[in-house]
Amino acid sequence: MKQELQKVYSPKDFEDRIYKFWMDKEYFKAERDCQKTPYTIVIPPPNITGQLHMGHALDNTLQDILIRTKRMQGYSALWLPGTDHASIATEAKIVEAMKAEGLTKEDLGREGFLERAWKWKEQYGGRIIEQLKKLGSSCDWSRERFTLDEGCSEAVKEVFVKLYDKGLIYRGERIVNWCPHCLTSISDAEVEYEDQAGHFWHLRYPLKDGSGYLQLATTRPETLLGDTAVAVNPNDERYKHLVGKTLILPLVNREIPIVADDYVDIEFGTGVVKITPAHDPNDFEVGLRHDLPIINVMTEDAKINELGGKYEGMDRYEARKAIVKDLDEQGFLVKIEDHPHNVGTCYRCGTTIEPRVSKQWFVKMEPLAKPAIDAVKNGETRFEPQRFEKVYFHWLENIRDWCISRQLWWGHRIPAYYCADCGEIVVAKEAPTHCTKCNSTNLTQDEDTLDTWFSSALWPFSTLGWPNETEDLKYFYPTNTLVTGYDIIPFWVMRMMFSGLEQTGRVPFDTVLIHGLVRDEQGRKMSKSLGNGIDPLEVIDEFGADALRYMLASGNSAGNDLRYSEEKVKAARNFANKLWNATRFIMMNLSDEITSVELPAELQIEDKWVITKLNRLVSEVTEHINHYDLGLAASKITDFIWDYLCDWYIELTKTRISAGGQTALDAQKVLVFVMVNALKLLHPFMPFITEEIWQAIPNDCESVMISKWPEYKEELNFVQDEKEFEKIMNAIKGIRNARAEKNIPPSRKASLFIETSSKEIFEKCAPFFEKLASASEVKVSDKFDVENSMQVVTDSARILIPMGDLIDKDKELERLNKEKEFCEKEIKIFTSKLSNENFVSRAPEKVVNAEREKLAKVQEKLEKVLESIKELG
RNA sequence: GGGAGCAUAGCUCAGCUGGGAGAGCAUCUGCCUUACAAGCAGAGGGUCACAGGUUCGAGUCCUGUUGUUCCCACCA
Repeated sequence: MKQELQKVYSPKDFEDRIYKFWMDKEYFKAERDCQKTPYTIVIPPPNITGQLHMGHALDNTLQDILIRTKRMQGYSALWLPGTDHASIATEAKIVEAMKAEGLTKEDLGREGFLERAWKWKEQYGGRIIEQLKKLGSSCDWSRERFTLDEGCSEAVKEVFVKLYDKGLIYRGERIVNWCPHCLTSISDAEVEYEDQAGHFWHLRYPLKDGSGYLQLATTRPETLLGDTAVAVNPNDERYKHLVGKTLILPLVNREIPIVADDYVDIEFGTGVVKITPAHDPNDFEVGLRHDLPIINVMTEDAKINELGGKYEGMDRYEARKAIVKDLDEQGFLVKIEDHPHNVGTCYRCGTTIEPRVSKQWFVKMEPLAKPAIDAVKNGETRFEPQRFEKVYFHWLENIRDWCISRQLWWGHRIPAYYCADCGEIVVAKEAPTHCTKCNSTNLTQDEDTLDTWFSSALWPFSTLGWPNETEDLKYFYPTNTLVTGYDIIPFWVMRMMFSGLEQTGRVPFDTVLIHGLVRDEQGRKMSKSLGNGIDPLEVIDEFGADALRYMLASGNSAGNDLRYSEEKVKAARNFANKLWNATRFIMMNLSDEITSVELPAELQIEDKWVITKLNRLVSEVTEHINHYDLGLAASKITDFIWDYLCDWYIELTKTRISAGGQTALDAQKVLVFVMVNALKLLHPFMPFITEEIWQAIPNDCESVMISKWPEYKEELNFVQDEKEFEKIMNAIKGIRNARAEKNIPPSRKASLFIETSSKEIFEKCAPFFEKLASASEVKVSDKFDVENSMQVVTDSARILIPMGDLIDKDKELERLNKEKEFCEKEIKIFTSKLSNENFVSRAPEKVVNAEREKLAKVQEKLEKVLESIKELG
């Protein structure tokens, strides 16, 4: 697909076309190739409810950079994509949509609801996939998976049954985090705590024998309805005599005992705690220890139930008001204090969690956590940056059993069957026809589904065919790099780790690359409620996917948050534009003879200079990417293309190209060579523009994305020439500097008299001074005598520029004296350093030599400056 | 209450295993130099939060302090 470059860089005009080209060529498809080393990334599956946001854009840009690099480096690189059914999020969305039609889940029934949900998935589930394509993601779409597809469901059942048989999954009546809005239990990780302004209600509970009151405080007076005891610390002298006595619960008039339990902090408040086992996790534990009754006074949507007497039907906050009012009227309320406290909320809907006792399924975590901790401790899997291992360890070391059942329909239904006759629980992958204990055929499946993260936990291997020993699984598993945000470590990374180890005996990936959050320009988290989110698709539309990707990848380091700003996107776009125009320059001047990528037989010094820079860039970029320093790699590439290639080398070739002949041809060859290699290095970061350009210039492969990653070559390392040429560059810079200080416009050319000991190279490079330093003529010699001249001094040359009327001798002297002082200062620093015995003997030789070299250079310069001063004065 | 990150130019941030402080944007000056004004050539601007320490040498390593952000935690 040969493409001519348009005059103006307009990414909109080609990004979609390029993506289609890649798809048609099936470049994303990973082949199992025993000649190649596999490199695998599994995508963090976005929710089917999701729309691409900046977090996705960042996450997927990083993955795409890695996978494209590895692909070019010759790995069999698989980026396995897919989506997550997101049980709770999706179900909530569908329920909401049904509400608009006046329908409830119950109206449709389970079957009807699921039918509707699948339809919804068909309709919207692919949306985010299309958006990922806009970003340029080179996923192997032929392997796309869905957490609720047949294979993943198979894996889920397999794991559930295996863990159950091992005793690692159990069912029990426990207090769980309950969301009264989503009407389901959620896991500890799914609870978000937030500080809320609350109150302390100080109450007094009368002793049954009428001998007085016990005073206590609560933040949730409505739970009083479910109190079944009051607890004090066994060592609390104030209350020792009361332990075992009975209180009358106000309003309810239930008789409740005073129990002693270590849980109570003597120092805190009055040292008396009311115990509501059904509505507080700690109270639940106390209740278990003292065999207290559990009185659940709330419905599943957090209203007071029939056990709440006159408060029945009130929502928990209404009930709170009513109860406080009644307590006050009846003299049980002592006082109310302001009290900020930490309230658990549902991470999906933000509703305050209501702890609730119910029968749920749990995964026993301790035996699973241990190997997952060890695998990171012994380095089988490592986090990048490493500090996130602490977060990981902290979670696993303090983990509690994982509540995996959800009172939802959209998800993997729990493969447990209850016998109506004998009560036996049969857990099996396929629905059993009869009870294994009593042979009854009267079996019903558990109504609940599994936590959505239960299936995500299996993602790295379920997507490759597990539990079947597929060829893909053998070849691509374990995967290599997992890329995700630090906020997902407890939900997902940790669970993939222990699941992978338990089910496959191996860690699911060797590296976890952690990135931060994308914040808005003011540093705030992008959120729906703030409405400060930036839509990546709009950014792509305006500036191009390459600019967005480049902005996300550069100027940022692993694990740290990143601030979005349009200025940064513009800067990235400008860089793309620069590259675009550089290519246009090359193409405009490209001879038809040049159709391949090869260096000319003879290289000029400036060729060697740029090739050396490129060669060094190759090793630096490769190294940085290997270390996941993608931001560093990106800025190195920018620096090379913008500074070395565009601002210097292209300018240098202009005189040669306009001169024509062999030297012009050679320059074109070098330009093509440098550009082709720079495109390769840049391609993972800016895939579209590099491909578009690639197709327009001579190249060595039908697509840059499958071309061979450049390698450092010692024979292209012309260090000496590089140094020599930098003498010329320094002279040019010096002249520009001096002219700029005097505001001499470039149009006003001047003769240059260059005094130098490196005559040969300055003579050879004389034409460059005409183009780059506004010289009208250049003379090189050991010594000149020029009246009324500016004196530009570098370490290798003294340049005299006769500017006649523009020269003010005094000012020139002043400037030279400043230079002199500067040189002397430097000499002092270097000399003192080098005369320090300790430095010379202890610092590495390389460093010492470098210092010596610097000293020599400044000394040379100083001599020349002094000479100039002498002449002027 | 524990743990972690951050503190570098006016702003946004880089700075790998310690070897003379960097980029982009902004500011100022001069340029339409036939690839690019989304550009070119220059300039100014920093006690690298503070205080100690290790070292020949510290933005970089160690300790403490301050400020700030985040994560975790059952104080009713």
